[in-house]
Amino acid sequence: MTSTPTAPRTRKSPAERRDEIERAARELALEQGLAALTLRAVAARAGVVPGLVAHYVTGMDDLVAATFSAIVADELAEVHALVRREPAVARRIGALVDTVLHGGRDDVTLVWVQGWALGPANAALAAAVREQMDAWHTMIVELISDGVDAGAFVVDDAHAAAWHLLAMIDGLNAHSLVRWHDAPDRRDMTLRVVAALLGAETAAIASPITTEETA
Amino acid sequence: MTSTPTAPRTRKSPAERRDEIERAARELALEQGLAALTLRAVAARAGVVPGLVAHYVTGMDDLVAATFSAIVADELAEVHALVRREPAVARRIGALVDTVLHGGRDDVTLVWVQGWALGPANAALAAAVREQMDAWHTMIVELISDGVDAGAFVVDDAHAAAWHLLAMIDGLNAHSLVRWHDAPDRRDMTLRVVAALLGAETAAIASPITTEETA
DNA sequence: TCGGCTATTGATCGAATGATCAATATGCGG
DNA sequence: CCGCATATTGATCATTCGATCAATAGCCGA
Repeated sequence: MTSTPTAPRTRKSPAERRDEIERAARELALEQGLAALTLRAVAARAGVVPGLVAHYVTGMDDLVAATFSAIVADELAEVHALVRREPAVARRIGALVDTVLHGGRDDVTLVWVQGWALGPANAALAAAVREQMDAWHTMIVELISDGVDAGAFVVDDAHAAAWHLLAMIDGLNAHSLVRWHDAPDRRDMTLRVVAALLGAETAAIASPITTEETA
Repeated sequence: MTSTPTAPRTRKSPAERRDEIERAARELALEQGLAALTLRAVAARAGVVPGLVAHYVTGMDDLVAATFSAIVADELAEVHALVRREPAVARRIGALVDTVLHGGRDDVTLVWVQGWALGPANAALAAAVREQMDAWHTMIVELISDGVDAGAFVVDDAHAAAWHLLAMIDGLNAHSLVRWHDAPDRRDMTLRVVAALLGAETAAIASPITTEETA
């Protein structure tokens, strides 16, 4: 019955400790969802006493909201960078679709879905969700505008089209969270639909590399 | 400090009482979401002591799952009936889109989103979610197949197309839960995209009645 | 009319949550 | 090397949750 060798209390700079706590919260949310962000769970993850977490945070609601923002903002930056690697402006939309379909981002998707679900009970989180949705929307509008400028897309209202595309992405992601990524030809179909949304040819928005065909 | 006039204990048939409890749960879930389905909250709503609810239920997880199923199955039946009122088979898809876009079903949408979000922590709920998604999928497959048979749609894989359409619907709904239904021309755009998905003319899948144009 | 079956109550348990605070000890500045 | 500002601890509170159970009382049948 050796008591858990109490780690000697270490004193760190507030900034550093705050960082550790925020990182612990982020990891925990990615592994188990936003609902797992408990005062005690975060503390344990950070190797610290619950009271200390409370000391560094306005309230758990705020920590949840901040963690949501951090995770989702990271995702957006990552996707943004990935998409920009495609030199042909019009095909960046296709790259976006590919990333979303094969991204293996179920952890982030769970965070999104929980953000929507917990919003009504957490005003700060709700605001964060709207903010991040706006950020995604802004990126997609940019992608679409570039395509229009390049003469590849014909879009009346890029604003509205971007919302529609984002809704499609979110819906597909939410489904892949529940259903085992079944449909083998989601890519082709999605590309065709997106092309229609943007008034473009399917071949114009994506590289012709077809998904691996399972015989 | 008059004690709340304790209502005289009334004894009802198990079936009736069970009904009341299930109805209370359903109402509560529609008003405040699945997360509000507390032993005590449901009991209060049903005008009954918490212990009684526990007596009639295997566990709260099961009640949550059952309530989810009841609400969503009702929604499906309602939408199904609504869609069937459109005599032209091909245009039933358009009717579906209209219902989803103007349905005012945010309460049910919240239940859906919470179903996805709570699934990882509630196996029974997760199973119910998959079951109801399958039910929706089945209905949409039927709609698509009818259109194909009528020669209005050209679809390789109705199965996959149905999943895609459902994902789109869910995404649009989830968004309308968070964002104030802004886009005025969502209908036209959605119809165009769905037409592309089904290999049909936009005019073929929906009655030409355009949504009210806000000058 | 009345007894008994059982629906219903009220009280209570144990676990988990967010939050607060006095006491402690750590590491930096002088 | 030492003293002090404060980061950190440990203990504790008030809530809320799901769940259990003996005791009570309503209603149906005899």
